[in-house]
Amino acid sequence: MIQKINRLSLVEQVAEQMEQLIEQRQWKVGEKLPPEMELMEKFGVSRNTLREAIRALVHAGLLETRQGSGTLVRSTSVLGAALKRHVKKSTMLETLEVRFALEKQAAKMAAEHRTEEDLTKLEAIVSETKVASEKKDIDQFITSDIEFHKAIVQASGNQLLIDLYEHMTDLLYSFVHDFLAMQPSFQLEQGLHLNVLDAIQKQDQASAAMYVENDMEVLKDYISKMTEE
Amino acid sequence: MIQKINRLSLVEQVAEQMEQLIEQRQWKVGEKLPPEMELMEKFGVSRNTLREAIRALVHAGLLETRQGSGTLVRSTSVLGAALKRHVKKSTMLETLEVRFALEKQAAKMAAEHRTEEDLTKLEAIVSETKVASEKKDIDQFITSDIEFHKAIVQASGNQLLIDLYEHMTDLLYSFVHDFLAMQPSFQLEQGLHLNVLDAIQKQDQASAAMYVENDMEVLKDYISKMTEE
DNA sequence: CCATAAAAGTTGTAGGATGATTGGTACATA
DNA sequence: TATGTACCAATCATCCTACAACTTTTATGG
Repeated sequence: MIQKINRLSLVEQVAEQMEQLIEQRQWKVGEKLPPEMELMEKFGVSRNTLREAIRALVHAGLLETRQGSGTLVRSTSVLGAALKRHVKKSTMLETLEVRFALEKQAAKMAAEHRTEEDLTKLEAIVSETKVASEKKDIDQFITSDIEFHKAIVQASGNQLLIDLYEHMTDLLYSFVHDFLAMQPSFQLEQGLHLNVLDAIQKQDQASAAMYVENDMEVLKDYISKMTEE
Repeated sequence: MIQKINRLSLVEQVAEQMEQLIEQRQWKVGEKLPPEMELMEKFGVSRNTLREAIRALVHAGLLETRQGSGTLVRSTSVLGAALKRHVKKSTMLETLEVRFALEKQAAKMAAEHRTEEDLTKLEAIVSETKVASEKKDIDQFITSDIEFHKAIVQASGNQLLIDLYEHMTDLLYSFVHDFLAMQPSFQLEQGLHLNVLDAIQKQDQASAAMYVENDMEVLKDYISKMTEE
């Protein structure tokens, strides 16, 4: 078997290392990187080489440079940035449809594969949501709600699915926030949570998928009502 | 109205122009770009600036540089390249699961929204597949089969869904090719096609989704059999 | 204390020099 | 002819220095 020779350029080597530092959270989002001079010495490359690596990550959406100020971490994922640019051209509805397709599949798989750990986490989030609901703490309620959906997807065990879903959710965050804040009552949402959790506990794939689908219909109606006005 | 000054860096301006040239196919995939010297003059920037722009697109997967030879266009889509790197870390099964989640949603939406044009196209592909099957032209059969699946997704009308699906399909191309080539008989596949097409014609969303799901099960079984060996 | 100016720190852009790799050409040899 | 070698030209890779532009911090004068 002939293997292709892998001769990585210095720029690519530096970029790769920086990507890892970001992914491993050693360079945290929002944090400033050391100045170019320092990085040059640390990586042992010239300014040009270093700058080309930085520029590559800037273009990919991981970093952001500010002339005169510095370079900071903007995102931890290339896929997220690529999706973001793509999603900008799409409508909210299109994005939601894809997100729900992913969540529905995830719910089915979660019902099949969920571990005790997954269940514990889901239950914790549900009770958290309940508390927030009783306290009328809207922000906390919304945060918990989003966490619940993410937890379902995480229970699917499919990492690609998880990544895509989380990135799309992040992109839709402000929209979902507004939607939930506008809900007249929290009861509906809580009902959904209990139903889905129940189906996942019982490993009932069909029901899990169905409840998620019902949720989608509610959102779709909301959107069409909103666009009519 | 005061407008925020858009001070895009030279590098970003050059990168953006090059992306457009690629997207508009003025620079075609596989083609070599003019050498750096020439591009410097055309864009009116220094070598460093030009190289940073090129490097950004190289990292994004759109270009490829070969020392001593030149720079050539490698892909037309950022999303495709980002997915590709991500998918490398995922298993085939994970990728297929996501792809099917998208296709299932697409089938439902296609059943709802399909136009006469969509139906005509689907029918044409089905008969194309039939001819290939009778002629025992495996390559043509596989091509048609993939076209059929893509056409279903296209009939959904959701551009984000279409893009994601097509990129994932491209990534899985060799796998799908091998799978189909290994199928003992073509009848099964053709049955699926007719069933799905029928459901979409009748605008029966549930059936359309169901038939797609059946297809997924067949593939899953094949994979688990393959991984056991 | 505050406003302003100066200074220092940092990224942006330019231009030049050298090294490394590739592709092609000419030529000698068997 | 076929093959291998040496050489040359084109091209990208890397490094270096210098200066411009912008931001942040510090110093200064009232």
